[in-house]
Amino acid sequence: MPSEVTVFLPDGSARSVPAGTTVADLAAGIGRRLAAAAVAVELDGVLVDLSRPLFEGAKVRIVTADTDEGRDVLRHSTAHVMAQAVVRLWPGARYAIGPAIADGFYYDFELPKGARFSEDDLERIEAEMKAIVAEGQLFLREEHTIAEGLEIFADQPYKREIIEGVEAGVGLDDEVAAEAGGNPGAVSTYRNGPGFVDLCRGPHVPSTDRLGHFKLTRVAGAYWRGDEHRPQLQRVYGTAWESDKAVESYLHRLEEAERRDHRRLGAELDLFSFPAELGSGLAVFHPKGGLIRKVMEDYSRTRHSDAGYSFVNTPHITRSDLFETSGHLQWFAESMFPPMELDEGHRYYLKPMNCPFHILIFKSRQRSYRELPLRMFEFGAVYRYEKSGVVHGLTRVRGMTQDDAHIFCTREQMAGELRSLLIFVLELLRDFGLEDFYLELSTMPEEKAVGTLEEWEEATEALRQAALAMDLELVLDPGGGAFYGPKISVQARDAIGRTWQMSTIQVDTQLPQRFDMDYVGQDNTRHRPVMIHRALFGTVERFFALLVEHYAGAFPTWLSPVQVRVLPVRDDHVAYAREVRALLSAAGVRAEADDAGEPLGARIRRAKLEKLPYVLVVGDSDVAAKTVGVNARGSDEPERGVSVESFVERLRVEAAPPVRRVPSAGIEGAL
RNA sequence: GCCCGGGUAGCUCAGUGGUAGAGCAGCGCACUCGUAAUGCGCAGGUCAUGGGUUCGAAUCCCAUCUCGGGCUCCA
Repeated sequence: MPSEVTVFLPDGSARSVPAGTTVADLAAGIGRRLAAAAVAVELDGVLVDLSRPLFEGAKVRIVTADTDEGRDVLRHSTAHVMAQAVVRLWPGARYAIGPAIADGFYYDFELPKGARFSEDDLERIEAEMKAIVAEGQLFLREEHTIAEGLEIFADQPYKREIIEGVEAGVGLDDEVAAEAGGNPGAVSTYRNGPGFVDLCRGPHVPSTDRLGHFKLTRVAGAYWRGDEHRPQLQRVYGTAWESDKAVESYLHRLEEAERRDHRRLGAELDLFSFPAELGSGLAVFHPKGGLIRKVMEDYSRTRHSDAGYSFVNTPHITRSDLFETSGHLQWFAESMFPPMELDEGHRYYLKPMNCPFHILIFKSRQRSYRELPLRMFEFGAVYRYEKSGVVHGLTRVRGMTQDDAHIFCTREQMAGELRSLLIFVLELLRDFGLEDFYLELSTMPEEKAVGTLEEWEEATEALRQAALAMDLELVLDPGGGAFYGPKISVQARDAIGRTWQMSTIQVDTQLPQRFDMDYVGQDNTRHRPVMIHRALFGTVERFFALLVEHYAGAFPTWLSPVQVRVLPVRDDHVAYAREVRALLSAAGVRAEADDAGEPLGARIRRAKLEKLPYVLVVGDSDVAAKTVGVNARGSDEPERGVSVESFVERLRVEAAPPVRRVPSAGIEGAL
C-alpha cells in the first residue's frame, strides 16, 4: 500500500495526502471555512460521506451546505434526527421513509396504538430534535447483508418491506431507493447514538451538531407508498437550511406566496367568491372578476378567430347515450355528477367534457376533405365531481369553463396542426405575461385506456415531434394521458417560480372510431379524421387564478377592471374630473371619477390598495391648464402637470389588449 | 375519499360553561383637503347547521355542511 495518494480538486490541481486521509481531513487542510461548510463529498462522481478515505487518483468535489446538493444532505440528515426524536417521544413508533424534498424534508410514521400527531406535537418534536443536535451524535454508516438488515429492522415492517424489495430487485422509486442504498444484495444503515438506526443510502453530515437550522411546518396523512389502498401514515413536514438566515428567507418566501394567494386576493379585490350555499368548488365571479374574465375571453376569441377557428355552442347536459358512445361512462364516470332521471327512465348527465358534442356537430352532415382542418372552439362550461378533499380555490373546482376546441383533420395534416398549435399556445400565454415554459408529454395510462398500442404509439410520436420542434424543455409523464389519447401539457412558471399546468393538447384516434366519423377524400372514398383536443388557458378559472398570483393582484393595465381613477382635490374640481373621465372612456379606457367625499390621502390609499394602474389627481392648476397629476402604480413620485391629451393617448395604447401576428392565420399581408 | 386543523359582524381576529367584543369595511352628519387612513355618531352576529350533555353552551359531546394543510387524483 503506498504511503501517499494523489487526488484531484475541481480546479484540476492535484494534492498528495497520506494514505488513509479522509475527505474531512482534506477539507480541514484546505481551509477552516471549507471544513466548517462541508457536508458531503463527490468522489469520482458519487456523493458520499466526508468520513470516506481518499483513494489514489480520486476526483474530489467537496459539497458545502449552501448548495442545492448540500441542502439535500442537511435535510435528509435532519429527517433522521426528526425520526429519532419521534421514536424517543413515542416509543414503539414505526418509521417508513423520510427523504429530502424541495425546500425541506418529511418523514412518515406509524405511531403506536394508532395515535395521531397534532399541530401541538410539532413543538415537542422540535425540542427533542434540538436536544439531539446538542448531543452531537455521529452519523455512523454500516453495510449489512439483507439478512442482517431484516434482523436489525425486525420491529420495523416498513423498513423490512423496503429491504425485501431490494432483495427481490423490484423497481423502487427514487424516494424508496434512497432509503435502501448500498450495493445489490446489500443494504446500508446510518446509526445515531445508541438508540437509533435507519436504513439509508446517505450521505449524511458527520454529526448532528452540523444541523439545527430547521423548523417543522405541518402534519399530514400520507398513504404508504402513495397508494390509497395501503395504510395511511402520519407525515411530518419540515424545512432545513444552512443557516437561520436562510430559514428566515424561506419563511419570507412562503409569506410572499401567501400574499399572492388568489383566494385571499379574490376576496380583497372583490373578484369572486365561493358562496357556501352553492356547495364545494362552485365559484361566482363578481363584477370586477367578471370584467377580467370578459377581457380574457374577448381576447381569446379574437385570437382564435384570427387563427381560423369557428365558434360553436353546446348544452350543459345530455342524455346518457352520448357518454356511452364516447366511453366517458365507462372510463370517466367517477368524475361525473350522478345522473338525473327524466322522461320515462332516460338518464341525463352534466357534461364533464365538450368533445362528444363537437363530434356531433361534425357528424351533422357529410364532411369533405375540403373542409379540413375543421377547428371548433367554445368556452364550454363543464362539471366534474371532484373528490371532496381536492377542491382548491379556482385551481380545482367542480364547475369550470374550458377554452376548448377540437380540430378535425386528416392524418397528413396532423403534424402541421400540432406545430402551429404549439406556436399559437405559447404566443397566447406570452400575451398574458408568461415567459417561462416547459412541456410535458403524458403517455398511455396503464389501466384506463382505449385503443391499440400502435394507435397510441403513432399519436404519442406525433406529439413528441411537435414538442421537440419547440426548443423547450420536454419532460416525460409516463402513464399520464387521458383514456382516449396521449397529451402534451404546457407548464408555465409564474413570477415567483412556481409551475402551473395550463394548456393541454391531446391527439385522439379513438373517439373518431367510437363515433364512426368520416369525411370524403379527394379519392371519393371515406376516411377517418384525426381529432385534436386542446385547451389553452386550460380552464378560465385556473388561468384566472394563475394571473392573480402571477401579478399579485396588480394586473397589467389591459386586464385591470378599473384602469384609471380620477380624484378631484376638492368639490369644485369634480366637474373637471368627470370631463377627464369622459375623455378616457371615449378612448376606450375603463376610467372612474370619484367625488371629494373623503380626504385626498384616504382616496389615494384606497386606490393603491385596489392596485389600480393609474390614479389621477386634479386640482386648481389642472383645471386651469387642462392637465392631470399622474400617480402610476409602483411609482412613489407623482408626475404633475401632464396634459390631458397626452395622457389619454398614452392610455389609449396601454389599455388595449396586446396584439401579435398570428402565423397560422393564413391572412398575413391581406391588408 | 383518507389524515390533521379550523368555521364568532362584509373582512381580520379576541372571547373555553354564566345569556357576545375590537379594528377595518358599511351607513349618517360635519370636514373640502395636491398624492397611502379627518372627526363624531349609528347600525350590523339565531357564534356554520342539526342534535345531545347541563339549571345554564360560542365554549363540552355527536352528526352534517364548509374552509385550510397534506395524501390520492387532476384542467
